[in-house]
Amino acid sequence: MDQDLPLLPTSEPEDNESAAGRRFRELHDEIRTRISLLDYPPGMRLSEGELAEEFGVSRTPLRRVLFQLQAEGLLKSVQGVGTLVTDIDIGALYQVYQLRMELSPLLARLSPRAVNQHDIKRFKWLHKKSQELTENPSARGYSEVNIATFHALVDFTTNIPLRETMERLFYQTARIWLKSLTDQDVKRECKSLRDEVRDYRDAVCLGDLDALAHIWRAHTSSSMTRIRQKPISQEG
Amino acid sequence: MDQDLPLLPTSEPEDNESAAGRRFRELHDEIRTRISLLDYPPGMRLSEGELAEEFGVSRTPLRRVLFQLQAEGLLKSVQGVGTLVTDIDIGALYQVYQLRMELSPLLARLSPRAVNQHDIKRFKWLHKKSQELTENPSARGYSEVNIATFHALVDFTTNIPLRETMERLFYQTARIWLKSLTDQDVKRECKSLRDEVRDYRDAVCLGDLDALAHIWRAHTSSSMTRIRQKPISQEG
DNA sequence: GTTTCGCATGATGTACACAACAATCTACTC
DNA sequence: GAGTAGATTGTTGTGTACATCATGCGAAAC
Repeated sequence: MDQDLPLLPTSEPEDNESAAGRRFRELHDEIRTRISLLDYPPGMRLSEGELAEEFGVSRTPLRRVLFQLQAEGLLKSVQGVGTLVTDIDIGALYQVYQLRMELSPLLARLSPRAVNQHDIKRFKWLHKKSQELTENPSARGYSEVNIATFHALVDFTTNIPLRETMERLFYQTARIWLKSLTDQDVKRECKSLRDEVRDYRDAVCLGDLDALAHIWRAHTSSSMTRIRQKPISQEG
Repeated sequence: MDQDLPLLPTSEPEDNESAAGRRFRELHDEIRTRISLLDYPPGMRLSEGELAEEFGVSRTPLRRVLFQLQAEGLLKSVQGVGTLVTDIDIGALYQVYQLRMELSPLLARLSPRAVNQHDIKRFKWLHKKSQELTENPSARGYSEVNIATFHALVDFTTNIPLRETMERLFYQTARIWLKSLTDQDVKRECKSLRDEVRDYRDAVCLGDLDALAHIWRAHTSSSMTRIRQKPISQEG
């Protein structure tokens, strides 16, 4: 059953996607994942040349990817210095979370689709993964399940602008969460994520999207409160 | 008084903006304006080489601008063909409008700032412009006042992600409105815009941001209804 | 006359060389 | 020994030549 579902979903391909377009999307998703999983932590300096060599392309197409990630707020290029993974200050983080909390309930109101058997399987699988995570906690595993759960949630709306907006905002905040947690914190957060996914699973099994959306909102609010109470280190 | 206020505001510069960053922003805003005012109507084919020559740069920095506009949904590059100004189908238009209607009320709820004398002057000026427009209606003049009014509205929230999201969605739909209107339609729409701006002005003068936001929502809803009733030509 | 193949043309996509710039190390001066 | 100017190194930004692709025209075959 594990092999049936991809852990980290990526952007959806267009219908008539060119070879260049597909390569762009794959590189974009790959680097975004590395940033989100803290393989590239905030403050890390990337080199266009090294990345281009690793992926077997020249700097030109790679730079397009880095520009996109810069527009999404994940990178910042400085001439003569390098391409830096961005940090985020507490004020901006708060603003993003506020907006995410307002968008969550729209999941059930803007062009929602019906819950089907595949969704139930998907959330049961996510719950299983989060359960395994509590038995073997890790920051990386937490991020993987967290990201996969997010994609499973936004998949319920067919409103494309809403999905794209939520995705953009999610990736701006997803990685900040982890960087200053102790092992004890990670263990606690993994249990919290397990309970959160369990709530989602129960709502999905009932087919109640409105409940699902508001549970999501509640957990988003809870995350924001916990982050605000914890000091954020401002350097990477 | 006319010279005090710029008609078409652009993106805000960063604090430490490099020369390349400023050039990128200026080119982006310029081309986006041309698309919004239908100087580049949907379906028009642009040439990177010609644009680069016009702006006095090489294709390389210009392509970065075009990629950004492509990510915003305003352009689409096809190898061997050219860079095409996108159209939008009625379904996508409806989805964007639905989301915009949900976001409007957030203007008064997410980090709003107080109304000051400058705002009142600004909206009185916009009302004057829209009044003049009814006496000499034009599709281009309508767009200019419409865009300027939008920027005056989103200026009331200090929540940056909200502003950026609203701006992105606005420019995806702003140009569609005009392309299939007769002279009679344009005349009617200019009067409608004048009444709309008058409502905004009155709310601003009262300092009532919540009323302003919901009036905005009502007018957005009205626009969507009128668009849905009118068939959209699907070719440029 | 019709169809089809091939070439010319012009577009975007890619690679690479160089310019502009910042940080660091080094050698020289005081 | 401390400080400063200059060289060096490595980075991103820009320009340009070429590759790749789609389109349209035209000539040749039927």
